[in-house]
Amino acid sequence: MTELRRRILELLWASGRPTGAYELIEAVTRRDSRPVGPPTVYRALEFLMAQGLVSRIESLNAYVPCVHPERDHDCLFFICSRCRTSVELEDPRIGGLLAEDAAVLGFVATRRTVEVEGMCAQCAG
Amino acid sequence: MTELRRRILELLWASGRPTGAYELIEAVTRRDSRPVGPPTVYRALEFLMAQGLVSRIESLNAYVPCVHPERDHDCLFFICSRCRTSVELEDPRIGGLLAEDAAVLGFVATRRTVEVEGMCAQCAG
DNA sequence: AACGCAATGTTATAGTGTTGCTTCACCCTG
DNA sequence: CAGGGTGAAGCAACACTATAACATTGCGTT
Repeated sequence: MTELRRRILELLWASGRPTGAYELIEAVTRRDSRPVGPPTVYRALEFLMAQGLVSRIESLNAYVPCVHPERDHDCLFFICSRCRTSVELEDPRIGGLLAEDAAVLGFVATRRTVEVEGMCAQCAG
Repeated sequence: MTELRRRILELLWASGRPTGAYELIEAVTRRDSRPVGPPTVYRALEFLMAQGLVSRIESLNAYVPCVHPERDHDCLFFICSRCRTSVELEDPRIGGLLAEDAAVLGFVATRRTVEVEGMCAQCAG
């Protein structure tokens, strides 16, 4: 864990919502008062994802800090299209069903993406 | 359903695997011998998705024809990272669990993305 | 000091998607 | 048939997201 990687992880936590790579580039550049290029940030994100510290939300092209880095993450995201926040949940039953379906197909799974878009309780009022 | 939209749907079926928007642009341009711009294709895809005839695979930025346009699609994709094909499955139990989790959060869901990446039976041998 | 290695910097470019506006074809109505 | 309305498609430019290829830095080891 290097300075840059830690900084990016902090920025993700501070943001409080899924954050795009270019937003992070801007934020690091601003905060450290030095220009940072896309590859630098993408590499840091790749590292953080490999460690399970960060997840990518495919449907937003954005990144979020992972709530439970310790466990192998079966994460499941609920994304509010109004306030742009996301909530991460763990529901092992879903992983179970997906594994079952995969087995029927003879499919060997390596990665799962489960994202639900809608309105959070706050925004739905 | 217009000529262009039908053509794009045909191309998706003919392709047999998730296909990027720019691949479709090329394919239409080649097949019809006239240049087609990105907005034209993206609009057609948007229409086809609204009809449930096409789904977008978020983790690939690619599009596939939907297997069962009639039903409200709870689709679930198994994507082979070796041969680049995808299989669409319907498993209402997953929708059920997601609905249950959403209810706990007070979340009102509008769209679901469930994608599993790995190796298909053929490729896993 | 010289080397090796991992991380980061730099520049350019590829890939994906959107905005804003124009033009076309068709249908409807008067 | 003229005029006008509508939805689709054409077009140019641009915004956003991501990667390739190569150079540099910094640090630990020999």
